[in-house]
Amino acid sequence: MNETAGDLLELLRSGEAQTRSDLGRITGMSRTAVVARVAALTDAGLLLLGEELASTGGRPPGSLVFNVDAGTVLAAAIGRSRTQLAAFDLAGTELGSASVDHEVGAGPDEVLPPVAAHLAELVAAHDRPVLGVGISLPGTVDPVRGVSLASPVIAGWDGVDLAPYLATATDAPLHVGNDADVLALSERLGHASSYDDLLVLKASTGLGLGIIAGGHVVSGHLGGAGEIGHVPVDAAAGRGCRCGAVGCLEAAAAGWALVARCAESGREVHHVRELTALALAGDAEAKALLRESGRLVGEVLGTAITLLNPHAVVVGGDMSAAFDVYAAGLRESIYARATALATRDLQVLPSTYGDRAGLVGCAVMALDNALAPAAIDAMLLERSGRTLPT
Amino acid sequence: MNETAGDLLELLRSGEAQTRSDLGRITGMSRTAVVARVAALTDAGLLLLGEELASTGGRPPGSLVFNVDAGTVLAAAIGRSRTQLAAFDLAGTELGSASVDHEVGAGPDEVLPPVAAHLAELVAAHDRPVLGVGISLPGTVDPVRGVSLASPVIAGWDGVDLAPYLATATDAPLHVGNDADVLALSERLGHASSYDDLLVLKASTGLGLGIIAGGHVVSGHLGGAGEIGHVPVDAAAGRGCRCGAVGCLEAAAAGWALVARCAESGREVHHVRELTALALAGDAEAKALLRESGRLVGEVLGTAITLLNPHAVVVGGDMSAAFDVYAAGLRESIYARATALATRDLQVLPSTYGDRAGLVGCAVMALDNALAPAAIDAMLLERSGRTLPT
DNA sequence: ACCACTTAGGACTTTTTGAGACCTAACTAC
DNA sequence: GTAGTTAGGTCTCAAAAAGTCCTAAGTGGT
Repeated sequence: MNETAGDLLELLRSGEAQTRSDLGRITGMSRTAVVARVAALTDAGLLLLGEELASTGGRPPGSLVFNVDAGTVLAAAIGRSRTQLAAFDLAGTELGSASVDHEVGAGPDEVLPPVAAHLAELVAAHDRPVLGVGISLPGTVDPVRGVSLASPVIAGWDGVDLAPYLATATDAPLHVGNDADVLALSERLGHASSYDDLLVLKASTGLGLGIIAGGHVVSGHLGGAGEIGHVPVDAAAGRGCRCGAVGCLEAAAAGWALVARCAESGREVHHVRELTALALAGDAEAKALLRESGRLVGEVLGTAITLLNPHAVVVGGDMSAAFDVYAAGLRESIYARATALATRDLQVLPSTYGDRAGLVGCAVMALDNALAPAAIDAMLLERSGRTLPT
Repeated sequence: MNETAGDLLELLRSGEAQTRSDLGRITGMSRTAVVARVAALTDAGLLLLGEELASTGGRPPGSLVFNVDAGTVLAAAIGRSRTQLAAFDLAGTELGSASVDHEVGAGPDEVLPPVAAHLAELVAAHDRPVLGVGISLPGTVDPVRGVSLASPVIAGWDGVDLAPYLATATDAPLHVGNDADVLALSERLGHASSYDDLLVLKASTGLGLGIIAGGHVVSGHLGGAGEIGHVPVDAAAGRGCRCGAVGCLEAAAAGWALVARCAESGREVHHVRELTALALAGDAEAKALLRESGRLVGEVLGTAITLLNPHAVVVGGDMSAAFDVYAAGLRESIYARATALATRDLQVLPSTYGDRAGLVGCAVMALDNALAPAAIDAMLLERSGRTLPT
C-alpha cells in the first residue's frame, strides 16, 4: 500500500502488471489512487495507453505500456585503445553509435574531448531528453565519489573527475563503473536477466570479474572487487605481471600474456582478437592457448564459485569470440574444483551482447538510475512544480 | 518524504535521530505528520519519551528512545554436539539463556523437542511478546524455502521444516540461517557494525565463511555460498575430506583435521577447544598447528579478498579463542597473496561475541526481520485494525 | 438471440491525512 | 530583564485516497 508513481511504473516495466486493474490488485491500493498515478505518468509522457487486451470474462482492459521513446541514455565504454559510444532508448535498444580510436595509454585530455563531441552528435541526432550517461573505465572506480577512479593499470586517470569533460554534451546525471561490473550489468537485459547471482568474466587483454550477488553488483570496500587477474596461481609462478607483482593469473592467462607467448614462439600476433580469429579458423596453437587460459582462469573461478554459489558464469570480452574453446577450458577446471552443490545448477554462458556488451551495460547502469522509482517521482514532482507557478 | 512510522523508528534506532525535530529535518515531513507517527509508535509501546536533552539555544527537545523491552526475540544456535539458546531484548542484549547437549549426528527428532521446551521456558520467564525466532544450523540453508536445508555434512536434517517442532514454544516468525552467515550477522552489533563489506570466518571443527557484501549477506543461488572448507588446496592434496572429496582445505586446516593429526602423533586431544586451550597455555605444537591452519585458510581467504575487497576479516568459531596465533597465520598468507588495493584498508579482527556470537547472530537475524519498517508498519496496522472493530 | 454475470474503469462523495499558520513553552545570550 | 531561538502542541484547510455508484464492454448459458 502507498506505492508511488515510480513504483507503479516499475511494475509495468517489469511486466508484473499490464493494466490499471493489475496495479490495484498487486499494490492493494484503491483504483482512485492508481488512476491518479497513471494519469501523472501518461501526462509526463512516460506511459502510453496501448490496445485493448483480451477479455478474461468481462470488459477487456486497456493496456498500459511504458514509452521507451520518452527519452534516451548515453553510453560510453572507454577501452585501452578504443572507446565505443551509443545512445539507447529507455528499453535498452540502440538508437545510434560511434567509435573513437586512441593511443594505448592516452590520458583523459586526449580521450575525452572527442568522446564528448560524438556524444553531443548522438544527442542532436535524436531529439529526446537525455536521462543519464553511463561510462565504463578499464580500472577501479571509487564507489563513494562515484565519478573518479584510482587504477593501477591505466595511468593518467587517477582521481579524474569526468563530469567537466562531458558538460558540453549534456548535463544529465553521470554514472561511472568498472568495465567488468558494467559487463555484468548488461546481462540484466540479456540471457541471464533472471539470475540474481552471477559471475561475469571479462577475458580480453586483461582479466576482470563482475560479481552480482543477490541482484546487486559487488564492488567492495574501495571499489576493488573483481580483480581476478591478480590472484596468484602456481601456473604463473615466476612470471612478472604488468601490475608489478609476480605470479598473477594475468601473467599466465590474460590476453597480453598469450600475445607475448605467441611473439616468443615467433608468431605475428599483436592482439587477442587476432588470436580468437585464428582459433575460429581452426589454428591448433591458438585454440590450445585459449583453452589453457580458460583452464587457468577456471581454477580461480572454481574457488569463487564454491564461495559465492552463482547461478551462472557469463564470459565476455574479446576472448568470448571463441567461446566454445574458451568455455571448454573453463568448464574443465570449474567442475573439477568447485563443490557439487555449487555446480549442480551452474551454467557457463557467453555474454549476450558480444563486443557491444560493455556499451549495453553502461546503458543499463544509466537506466537503472534514471528509471528508479525515486528518480521517476522526482521527475514528476519537478514537472508539476515547474508548470504550476508559470 | 512520506516515510512511514517504521522508517522513523529505524532512524531513531540507528541513532540518526533522537527527537521529533530531528525526524522532521531528516525526512522533510511536516511536524504534524511526524507527531502522528510518533504517537502511533508510543501508543504501541515501541517508543518511550525519554528525558529532556541539552538545549541547543532554545527549548530543550524531549528525547525519543526505542523501547528495547517492548518484546523479545529467541535465538537457537544448533551445533553438532550442542545447541545454545537465549532470549534477547530488542537491542540484542541477552535476557536469559540455556544450553542443550546432544549426540553428534543426532537428528531433528532428538535435538528439537528439548530445544522447544527450553525456548518455551525462556518465553515464560520474560513476559514479553515474542517478535521472532532465529535459528542457525551447521549446514546449507535453502534461501527460497527459508525453513529447510540440504546439508552434505549433517545427516538426517535434509529438507526438514523446523516450524512444527517449535510450534509449542511460540508462533512467532521463524528465520533459519547458516551458522557462518549468522556469525557474520552478529558483527552488525559488534566491532564491525559500520562495515558493509565483510568476510567472517567460522573456524571450528569445520570451516565456514559468512560473506557480507554491500551490507547484505551473500547466500548464493542455492544457499551454498561460503563453503570455504571445500575449496581444493595443494597442502591437502591426497587427503580425504569428510565431504567425500579429496584435497579440500578442511582436510588440512579444519578443527577435525587438526585433532586427527594430534591423534596420529599420539596426543590426547578430542576437540579443537582442547587445542586452543593448549595453545593459550603455551604449547608449541598446538600453536604451530593453529598457525599453520590460519596460513592455509589465509591462502584461500587471500583470493576471496582480492575478488571481494572486504573492509575486514572477522574470525569466529572455536579457533578464535587463540586469535593471536591464528590471525598471525592468516595475516601471513593474506598479505602475501591479496592485491595491494584489497589489503590497503583491511583489518583482521576477532569475533566480537566470542563463543556466543552465533547466538547473537540468530538474534540479529530475527531482529532485522521483526524491526524492519514494513514489519513495524504491519504491526501498527494490525493493532489499530484490531482495536477499532472490537 | 437474449439475459445474467463478470471485469474494466469513469465520476462523485466521504473520510483521512498532512501541510501550514499560529500559539505557548523553555531555554540561551546579551 | 528582554530578545532571540528551538521545541512542540493545536487548529484549519486543502489534497489525497478509499468507498460508492454508475456505465461500458465483454463472456457464457439457455
